[in-house]
Amino acid sequence: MRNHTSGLARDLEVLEVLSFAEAFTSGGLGVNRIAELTERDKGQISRVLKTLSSSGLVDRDDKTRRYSLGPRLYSMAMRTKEAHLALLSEPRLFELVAQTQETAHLNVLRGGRVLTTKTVVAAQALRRSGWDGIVSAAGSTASGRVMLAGLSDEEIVLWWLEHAQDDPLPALQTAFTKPLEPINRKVKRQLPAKNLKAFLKILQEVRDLGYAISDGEFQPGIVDAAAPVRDSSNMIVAAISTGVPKERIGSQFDPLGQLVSGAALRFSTDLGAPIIGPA
Amino acid sequence: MRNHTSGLARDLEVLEVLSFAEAFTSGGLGVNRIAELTERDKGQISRVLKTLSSSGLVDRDDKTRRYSLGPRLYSMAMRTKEAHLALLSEPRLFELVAQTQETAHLNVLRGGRVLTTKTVVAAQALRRSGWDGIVSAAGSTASGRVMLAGLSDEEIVLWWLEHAQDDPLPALQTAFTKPLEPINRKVKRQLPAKNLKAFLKILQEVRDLGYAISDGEFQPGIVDAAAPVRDSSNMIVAAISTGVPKERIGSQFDPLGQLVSGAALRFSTDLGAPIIGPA
DNA sequence: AATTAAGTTGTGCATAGGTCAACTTGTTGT
DNA sequence: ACAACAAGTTGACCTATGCACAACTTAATT
Repeated sequence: MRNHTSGLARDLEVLEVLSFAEAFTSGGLGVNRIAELTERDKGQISRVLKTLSSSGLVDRDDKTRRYSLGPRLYSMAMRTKEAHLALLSEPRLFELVAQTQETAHLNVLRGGRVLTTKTVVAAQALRRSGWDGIVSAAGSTASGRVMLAGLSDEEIVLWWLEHAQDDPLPALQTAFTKPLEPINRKVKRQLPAKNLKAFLKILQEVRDLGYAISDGEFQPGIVDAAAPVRDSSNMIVAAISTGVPKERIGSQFDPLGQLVSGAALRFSTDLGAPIIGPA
Repeated sequence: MRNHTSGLARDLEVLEVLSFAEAFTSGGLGVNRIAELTERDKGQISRVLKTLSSSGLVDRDDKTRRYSLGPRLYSMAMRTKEAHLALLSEPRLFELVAQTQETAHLNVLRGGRVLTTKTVVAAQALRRSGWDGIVSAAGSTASGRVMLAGLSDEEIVLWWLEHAQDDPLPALQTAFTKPLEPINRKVKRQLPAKNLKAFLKILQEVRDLGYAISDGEFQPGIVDAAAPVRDSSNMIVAAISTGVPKERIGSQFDPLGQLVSGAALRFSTDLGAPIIGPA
């Protein structure tokens, strides 16, 4: 059998490139640059961009002739499950922020990665642009572990086989080089666990606790706590997490874990989860 | 010249279909249904969906074999200009909601349409799922008019020629029939204005006022007020709007207009707009 | 104004995708 | 439980589509 949709796959790389570019450049990219990054002919890229922008998925600045991600993307994204959850989570995240005075997140597990869908920053924190839309390796974050802990051991084994070897972050970033390199390297060092057995043991501990703690794993000096969010069918659909500077809580993890668990539990009941507590 | 990217364009229709489906169905669509809606071969659709889901743009439920919009879409969308603006606007929208006790929106103008990027619902209002990501015909909303009023008359003429005949909403929706039909028809009745001259006159009034009012045009019984948001180069990049039930304010539009203008002005200075006021 | 770079359009040729059908897997009803 | 049917995936032939390369057009820089 031949490929049959490699054309589409190639064209979608254009979106990938623009997605990364958005983080490191401003004003978008030109046809030539995109052609370089995707290793394709500039003529063809010109045409591809024309169709993509006529569909609104990319935005063309007629003055500078540069392209960036388009508004249609936004309007589609707001219809995804992720967006729906993010919207509903707002009040509970605000509550949590009020309690901890720290920034709180809603995360979902997608494949081998954790996607942050909603961030509520603490008032005191200098207004930073948030982590929304950022992906991280699942095994090395508290959120990832707490969501995986909700699966049965057999499912975890399947997950491990499929995703443990995933790149922590997509590779394309190297093209945008220096500004990102250090972050990338940092994440790469943090493998979920040496091996499957150790990983299962860690997840069992998480199950017993009801929340997961990550001591400086994701950002150095920051302790993350995460608890699972369940929907009406009692499936884990997301995790609420919050990060606190190490010096503020020392090794007193439990109070933080309880706060996060409480927020996650309230949000779960919002979603209609059975109130029996962790299954 | 031949087409050269009609394949891509056709494949993107799959995303369009899923985007609409998201609003009217739950659990996504199957291969056959998508093939019907796009009038393509089911085999081909099967393959297209495989590539789309391997890129994360669509999500496949392995149990039901149904497809819906995927998480990658969300993570890309959070990097768009629209998302950035939406994030920054939050505090100002909250302020406005506190003042009016009504739901407030941030909207941007994209082509002939207005896209709602951020909604903050009033606490008293029963928690509804918001309008984020919804598009509307630009000429018939207060937000659309206030953003167009920021253009020069020549630019408005160009806009009119290009977009006045746009369908108020994309056509695909007919496939999802009944639940949507009435809304669609309602919007269609509301043409921006009979002709260009009348439209220019309306926009001149908006300029003089500094804000735009829409009396029941968008939703019957709701008065919308909108004011322009400018960025550091003094360009209009968005509009803040709020809708109030007619019976609450009668025809006393001005206080509402002033509140919305105030919020928009504060947000504009957040963005670094010159403080000279409307240009 | 001249030079160079960036973007768009044209065309022959090979390949990716359309068509149609066989096959596989899942669902429903008796 | 099995048959009957529907939904989804894979296969193969053939042509329309997109690629490569180049000519051309438009914008930026000196």
